[in-house]
Amino acid sequence: MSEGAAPPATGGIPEATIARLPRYLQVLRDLRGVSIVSSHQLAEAVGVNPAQLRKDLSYFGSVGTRGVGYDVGRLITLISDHLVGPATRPFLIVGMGKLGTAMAGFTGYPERGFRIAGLIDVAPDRVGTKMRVATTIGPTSLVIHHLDDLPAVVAGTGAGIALLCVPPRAAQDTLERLAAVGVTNILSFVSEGVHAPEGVRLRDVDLGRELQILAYYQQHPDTTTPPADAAEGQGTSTQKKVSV
Amino acid sequence: MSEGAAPPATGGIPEATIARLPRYLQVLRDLRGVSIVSSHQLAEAVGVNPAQLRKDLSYFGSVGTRGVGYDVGRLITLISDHLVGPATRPFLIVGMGKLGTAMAGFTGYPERGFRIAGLIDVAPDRVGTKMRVATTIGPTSLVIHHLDDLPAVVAGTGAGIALLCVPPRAAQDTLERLAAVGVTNILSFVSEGVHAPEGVRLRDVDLGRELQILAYYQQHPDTTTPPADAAEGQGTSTQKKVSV
DNA sequence: GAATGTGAAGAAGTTCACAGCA
DNA sequence: TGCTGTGAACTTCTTCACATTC
Repeated sequence: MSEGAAPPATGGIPEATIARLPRYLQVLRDLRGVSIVSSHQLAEAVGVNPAQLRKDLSYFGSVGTRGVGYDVGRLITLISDHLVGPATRPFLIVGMGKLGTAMAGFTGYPERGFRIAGLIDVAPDRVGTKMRVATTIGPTSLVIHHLDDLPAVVAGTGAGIALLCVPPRAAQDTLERLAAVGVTNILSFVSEGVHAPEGVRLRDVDLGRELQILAYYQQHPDTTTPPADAAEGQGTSTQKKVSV
Repeated sequence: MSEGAAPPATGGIPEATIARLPRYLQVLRDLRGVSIVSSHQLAEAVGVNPAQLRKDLSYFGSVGTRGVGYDVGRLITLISDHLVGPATRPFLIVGMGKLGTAMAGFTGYPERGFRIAGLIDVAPDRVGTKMRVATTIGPTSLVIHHLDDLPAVVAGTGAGIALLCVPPRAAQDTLERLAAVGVTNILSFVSEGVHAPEGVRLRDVDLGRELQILAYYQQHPDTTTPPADAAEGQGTSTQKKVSV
């Protein structure tokens, strides 16, 4: 907001920049072996303008070396710390149907700074079952817990994030139960009208939405078709507008 | 670039508007029973500013009635036609592992204007297998075809869109084979560095990226936390910048 | 009276272009 | 010389405010 000088370091990073940081991080990780990159090289690999990249990084302060470039390792630490923090962050997967199971099978969490801390379901034939998941130190087995045990699971793991993979009709209720025990950061794959309780930060990924956007550009190929990528959502949000 | 005036009606719908249309459509569909809505009601349900909504809809021309509101049914048709077209759009699912299977199990496609036209894999124990999927007229069985049969499958179905659900190492090759037979609109769930061949429109959904953005706002709760939603990507794109 | 459609103001984000430092 | 860091221009998106129409 207009107030004064450039956002120095902490706090004032623009939303658009935040949304790009994960991509920078990913490309940087693929750069293992290289120790210094220039903004041009990195920007090229990510697919953004070099000036954009430099401006984005400048919100962290003066992190590069003029005439040289950026230290890859340092950037990784810097961005990673700002996004997820220095430690691995625990999260839950709620709803162990096909989608939840697929999510549990993803092996990229440790590298991204996350770890599956608990699997939750309500179906009697699933609860109690074990499932192999990837961790920093290799595969482990996790038991599927009942939704009723949520308080204990959260208390035991400190998870504040959950992937919501339940069927649409169970979504709202599950969301509220999660919120009640302090799991207030939700990545939902339930596309239907879910409303975030007060205090909950809900991001949602909707397959149908993605397909529709893709279809639009398929239909209208001329229209300055932009380098569009993954969804841009807005969804039901917690943050109230500060009046009008 | 830069050429000229305001986008009049046809063709020139801003990118930001396109990204919101699927959400409007979804809320409108949930409104079954209501026949007229005002911009305030609709905007409230979607979580945007009423003026925003009116401006977005105005790109279609004068589609509401002053003093009254918008006709729900008409809006649904209008938006739906602009996004996916009047007919149901066929697409493929490539890679029938856990994720691909979960995608095949999603029942929301018909309602969103899509239909699964083919399932593809390479594993001998999967190819030939049948799988039940939802269609407009109820569940059907589809056989999983081999990637080598792609030309025939595409020729037979007319699919121009694919969900890419293969393991990372197979991604680039699969992408190129899809491109070669004219499937140039790809929604990828493979997060690792995939480069879109010339002419391919690649959107990608990355779980790790979503989690990292969520984690950021978890860590920095003050920072004007915005009503952020689903991913905003940019990824490897086809569209070349018109020089520099 | 009520709600749309829209020009114009304002905010946010992107890109340029160059000063400054290694 | 080379590449970062950044003010300033520019573009895009959002919101306001009001004339217009039902």
